[in-house]
Amino acid sequence: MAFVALTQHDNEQILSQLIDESIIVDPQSPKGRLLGTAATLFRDRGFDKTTVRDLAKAIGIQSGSLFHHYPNKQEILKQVMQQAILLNIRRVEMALSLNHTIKDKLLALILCEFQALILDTSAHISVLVFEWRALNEENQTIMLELRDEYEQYWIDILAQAQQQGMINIDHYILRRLLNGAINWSLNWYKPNGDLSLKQLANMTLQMVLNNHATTK
Amino acid sequence: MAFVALTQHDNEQILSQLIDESIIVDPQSPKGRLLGTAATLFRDRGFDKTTVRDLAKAIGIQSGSLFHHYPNKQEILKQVMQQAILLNIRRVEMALSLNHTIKDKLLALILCEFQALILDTSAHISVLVFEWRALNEENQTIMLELRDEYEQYWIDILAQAQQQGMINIDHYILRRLLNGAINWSLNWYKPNGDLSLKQLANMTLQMVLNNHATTK
Amino acid sequence: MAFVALTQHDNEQILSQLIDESIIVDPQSPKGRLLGTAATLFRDRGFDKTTVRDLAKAIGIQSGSLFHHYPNKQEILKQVMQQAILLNIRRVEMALSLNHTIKDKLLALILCEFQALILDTSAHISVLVFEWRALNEENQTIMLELRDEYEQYWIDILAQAQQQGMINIDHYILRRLLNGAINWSLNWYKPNGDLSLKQLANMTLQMVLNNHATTK
Amino acid sequence: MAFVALTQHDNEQILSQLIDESIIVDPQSPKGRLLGTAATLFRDRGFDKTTVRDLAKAIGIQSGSLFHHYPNKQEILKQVMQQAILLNIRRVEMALSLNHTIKDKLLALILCEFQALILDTSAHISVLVFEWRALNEENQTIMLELRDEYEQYWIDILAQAQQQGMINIDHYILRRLLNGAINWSLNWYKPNGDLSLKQLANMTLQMVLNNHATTK
DNA sequence: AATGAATGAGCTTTCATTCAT
DNA sequence: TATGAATGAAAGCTCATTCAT
Repeated sequence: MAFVALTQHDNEQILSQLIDESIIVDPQSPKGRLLGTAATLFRDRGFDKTTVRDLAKAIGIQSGSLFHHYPNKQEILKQVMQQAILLNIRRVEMALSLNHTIKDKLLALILCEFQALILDTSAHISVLVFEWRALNEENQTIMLELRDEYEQYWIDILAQAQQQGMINIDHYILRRLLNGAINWSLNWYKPNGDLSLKQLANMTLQMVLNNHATTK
Repeated sequence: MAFVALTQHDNEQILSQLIDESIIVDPQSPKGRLLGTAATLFRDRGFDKTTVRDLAKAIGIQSGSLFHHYPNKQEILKQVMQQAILLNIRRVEMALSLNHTIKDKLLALILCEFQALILDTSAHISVLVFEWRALNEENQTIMLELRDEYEQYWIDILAQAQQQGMINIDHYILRRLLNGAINWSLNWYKPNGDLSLKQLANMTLQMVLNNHATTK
Repeated sequence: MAFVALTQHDNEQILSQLIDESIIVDPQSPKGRLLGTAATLFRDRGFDKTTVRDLAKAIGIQSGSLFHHYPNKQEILKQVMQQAILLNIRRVEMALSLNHTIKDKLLALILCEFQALILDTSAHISVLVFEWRALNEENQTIMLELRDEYEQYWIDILAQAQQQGMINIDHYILRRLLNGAINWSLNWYKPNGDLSLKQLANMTLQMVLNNHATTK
Repeated sequence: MAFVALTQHDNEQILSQLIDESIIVDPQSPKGRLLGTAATLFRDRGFDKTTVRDLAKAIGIQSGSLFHHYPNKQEILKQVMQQAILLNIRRVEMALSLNHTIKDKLLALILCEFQALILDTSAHISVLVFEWRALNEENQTIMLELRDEYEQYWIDILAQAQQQGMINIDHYILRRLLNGAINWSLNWYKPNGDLSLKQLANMTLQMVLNNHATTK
């Protein structure tokens, strides 16, 4: 039984379902477009260096109008991050359900994480990863709870992988190392280059797997 | 033949030699202390959120006086980063010279990189890693040249490791993944916890090694 | 012949008559409620610190809808003040007609002024007294004319009191002093405390009367 | 023994002594001039309607420079008020010490209060009286303590006047009425008109005195 | 009449940098 | 070198008012 990745269609379905449940805002709606634009600017210039005037201009409104949608700049940052996590939690859940061996599930997690960073939620997730310090304490706490929910999926799978002898170092440490390795791709991976995300995910998996155990 | 790590004495010798060669400024000198303080603040609060007044206050001078030492804030950032790279290049050179097998050399590189992030140059290196975007374009170019010099040591060793079958994925990609994995430790590693840097470096090495090859 | 104060019934009659004459708006009508709410907010927070959004919210409409009732915020302020003066002129007229000695008429004026500040028109009158500077010049002129009409009643009575030797200082000055003394009660008088407004009015009268003349 | 008012020379001596004691800032110093200008603007336009740009312009500096002297606009308001109270407490102390009968002491208090409102501290005191609500809660508490200190002088003298039968209404209430009567002079008194402050103070005293008792 | 998104000028405050002393 | 007052552009945010629906 081969590894199954999320299709474009899967992703669209997850998205529209979350919009229906009012868990995330429709990226096509004014608010959604605002968040998307904000995410892009925050990723490209950083949160602090993106002024509300920059953001308003990019959206095509006046700076004062921003504050009809969100009470302050910080709230926009929070929403960008929250949307990113909520969407990716769902994606991970679905990706895990589509695969059945631990190895495939692990690959699914790795690929999902790369995709989140590089594909459509790229901007949002980049902001989550690299603008964490721009969040105020209160929002960090809120966001940490959501991240824990997401991390639990990783920890579960890695724990099982360790039990089966597929990985040979502490799975908590391994998660940290992998998290860094994957996040860092933001700094170098070129989406339109020779290397596909699937290949990259496979290489990453190969890096961590205990070869002896897996070549069986 | 066992793996040899740099001793505290080695590090001191490297430092005083670089000071003698006027390549880096003495951390005990006024300018050096300024850079050290700046590095700490930049790491802890971010470059943008550190005001020159904060910096001046931490040093114990008036904000106007800063500009007798460095023409502007950006230059301070550049110097912090430059010092970090120059020192670490030397450390890597020495660490490599002390070890002779590829595996040990690789471990040396990994350990050096962790140490740079966590130990005495922690602040400087953290700034280099996480405040890259605060550098203006001109300085990014300058700094990239220095980083390339440093990266070359990694590429050389990884290439050999690949030739010897110790690693089984493309060594350029592997370097990216490792770089991310190691840098990310800034976000979670606790220096005074149960896990020593040596252990962490060993685990990281173990993660990437092709087990079959290494269990021989 | 004893002093006669306005009864609750008198006040209601005056009010309904003024509404009939279309001189003031019914406090129960939408416009009247708007003015009452505005008066309260302006008194409690000040005109400048009361936003049209605050006002709209307190009324239960959207901020944009306010401008269907009044063309701008300034006009609302003007109306609040105007209503206050118009109503109180009528009250003073009636209170004076109910009393026949100069001393009683003076007491009636004092009591009316305290009541205006403390009882049902409290908010409107407070605004008139303490938000005067928020009125634009044009409206100040209009309002001054109305105030002069009101002041004339005071001046007439005080002039007669002076002629009769009941007061022994210039009656123009005395009006100023009394006006200040009474208005200031807004800053300290507690309606539900031990001191009734009638008592306070009597004490105020006692303060200004030439005792020799009145103890006869 | 006749009533003695503070001379110009007395006032200057009090001022320079307070400056020496670092209790108030020299009105000639940059900070003092800033406060004086602020007081004037706050009085004339109100605190909220005076922008920091207005203030800076009136002083002849850039708006940003204001914040070298005081951390925010609110602090400027607080200082204006504090200076006013501290100076006037001293003046009252001296004026009381120069007079010996209760009647003269009472006249001294009245005159001092008028002078504070009308003469050199006019702007500061006006702000204290009419911009009270612009103070934040914390500063109101601080200022209330100082005002209580000042009020105590009034209460002491009025209590004695009541004991001696010079006034015939409760002295706490009388203080409130007088405070209002005097403060209100800000709204009408013209310093260069026919009426001198001494005359006004005397008239005010006459208004409150029990004539029978005092004509003896 | 009512809505509520949008406007845009204006607000207080921040901050790297300058410069006379 | 060091000081610290001053600069002035730019930041985040507010708010009375407008207007298409």
